[in-house]
Formats: sequence, C-alpha cells, structure tokens
Amino acid sequence: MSCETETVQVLRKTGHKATPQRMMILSALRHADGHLTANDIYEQMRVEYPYVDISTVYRTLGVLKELRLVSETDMGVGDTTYEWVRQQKRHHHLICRNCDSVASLDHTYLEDLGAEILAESGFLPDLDHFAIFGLCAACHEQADASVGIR
Amino acid sequence: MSCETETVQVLRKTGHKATPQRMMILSALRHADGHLTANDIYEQMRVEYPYVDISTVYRTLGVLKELRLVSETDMGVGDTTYEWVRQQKRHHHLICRNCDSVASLDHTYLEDLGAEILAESGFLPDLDHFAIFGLCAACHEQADASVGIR
DNA sequence: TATGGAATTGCAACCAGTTGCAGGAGCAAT
DNA sequence: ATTGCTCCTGCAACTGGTTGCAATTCCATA
Repeated sequence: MSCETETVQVLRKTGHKATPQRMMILSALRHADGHLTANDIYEQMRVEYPYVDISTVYRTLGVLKELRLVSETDMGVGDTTYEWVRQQKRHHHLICRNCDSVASLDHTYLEDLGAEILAESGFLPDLDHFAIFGLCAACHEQADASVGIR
Repeated sequence: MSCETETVQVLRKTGHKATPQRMMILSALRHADGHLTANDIYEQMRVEYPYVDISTVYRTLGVLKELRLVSETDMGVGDTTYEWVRQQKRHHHLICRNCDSVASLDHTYLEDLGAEILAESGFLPDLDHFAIFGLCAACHEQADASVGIR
C-alpha cells in the first residue's frame, strides 16, 4: 500500500475526508525535508490551485497534528513550523534564547522522562518534538563572565 | 530590603528603568496567586491608569521574562499566561489534549533532565515552567479501548 | 450509481500579540 | 538641581493565526 493511500485510510477511519486540498498539503509536507511554515505550504499550493485560503491550510495542519501525522514546533522566533512525523530519527530542539542558535537533542533523554511521568501519574506525554529554550554552551560561558544575562 | 526594592535593583542593574507602569505590572503579578493573562493585567491597570497600552504590558512581560522574574506558559487553549517566579515550589503542567485537564508535575523530573542535557551538550535549559501536552490517565485508557485517538 | 448527511471549504471579520516611530520620562554623572 | 543619554511609552498599523457562516464536496450506505 502506497504512502499516500495509507494516509487516506487513516483520515477516513477517523471520520475525516480526503479532499484534494488536503492531498496537496500532505504532499508538500511529505516531500519537504525539514520544517515548513503554514505560509510555505500556502504559497506552494497556490501555484497549482490559486483559490486556496490560508485558513484551510491551518485547519488541515490542525487535523494532521491531532492524528499525530505532523508535529508542530514553535521555534520561539518567527513562525510556527510543521514537519511530517517519521517514526525513525525523532529529534528535539535546544534553542538558545540569547543567540537563537538551534541544536538537536537525541530522543532518548525525553523517552526516559516520558516513561517516568507515565509510571508516576498515568499521564502519557506527547514527546514527539520538543522545543527547549535556554542558553547554549557559548552564551552560557559568556553569561558567567559578565553580569548581563542570568 | 523589601521585595519591591529588590526588583527595582535588578531592573536598574540590567540597564532597565523602573517606571510606574512597570511597578503596576509587577505588583499585579506578585499579588496574584496563579496565572494571569496579559489582558488580566491590562484590565487591572486601567482602573488606576486608563492610558496604558496593551503593548506596554506585553513589552514589560517580555523584559521580566528575560530577567527570569516571571514565567510564560502557553496552555495550548486560550491565551498565554504569566506567573511570578517563586524559587520555591516550582511546578510544571501536564495538559491533556483530549479533555484539556491540567495536572501538576513535580520539578524533580525536569531537574534530572536538565542536568543530563547540561552534562552532555553544555546547553543550559530553562526548565522553570513547562507545559507538556499528552493524554491524561482517563483519556489514555479510553483511547486504548476505542480507536478514536492514537 | 444515486443519495443524504456530515465534514470541509473560501470568505470575511476577528483576536492575540508585535513593531516602527516620535515624543516623554528615568537615572547616572556632574 | 541640571544635564544628556538612553530607555520607555502610547499610538497606530500590521502579522500570524482563528472562527462563524453559507455553499459545496466527499463518501458510506443502500
């Protein structure tokens, strides 16, 4: 079963419809490597189908997020980004609040945390894609020296 | 040294000014127990000082956040909330994406994670106040039974 | 293949939050 | 107390994202 058909099945099984607009959005997300903003998708779609509305893009992203097919990340600066969720190579982001640099964090750290929380409280956390803010190594050292940032 | 004076010192030391508007915002945050939205603060301020602009509230909250005097939390539904940071009783939120219930999470879990990340990568994460989304115990069980939510 | 009801769309109005700007206010040093 | 530099404020315009609505489209069932 093709990748496309599989997604259609997931949509229908959960009471959603596979409209051409959604297929275009899905395709844009799947063929992009890395993050896309809602506007990226919108612009890309308008080339083929000029009547789309940006609200359709947002609503579709909402559905896909609910179905855990895409992840949403607020990078702290600029627009929210969306990414097709591949079960392999999960990653998280360490975003420096001083220099805005972004580093990756292996999934294992979060996995441990998730397991602990589940065991303790029964709460099953979504830890697909986390944005953690803080100070990167460079800015951290700098801050120790000066008094500017705490 | 009073609580108010101490904050004024922190502001001045970091090149900021202690304006009456800021003092009012600080007071609102300090005397509230729990979370306040920017609009809560704005409304409260307008009673005494009707000429404030909402942008002043947001800009002040930005400064206080930078100085780590208040924490910002996006509860996922409704507006972003702000809270005065007390060093004691740090807490985090477990927010159910199905029923929107909010539970508290002890700080220790996050502390361990923070230490691990710091040791591994030199990145110093801000883990003052986290909002973790997922499924609460009740919705989680329900999901296992039905096929609705994954 | 025809059909009925629910889900989806495009539109427009709206909301939370941000930004550029020019005038005004705070504060450190004299 | 005065000065001068810098930061801050209020305003207005703007941006990213959301929502209510009427018309349309999808698709499970027959």
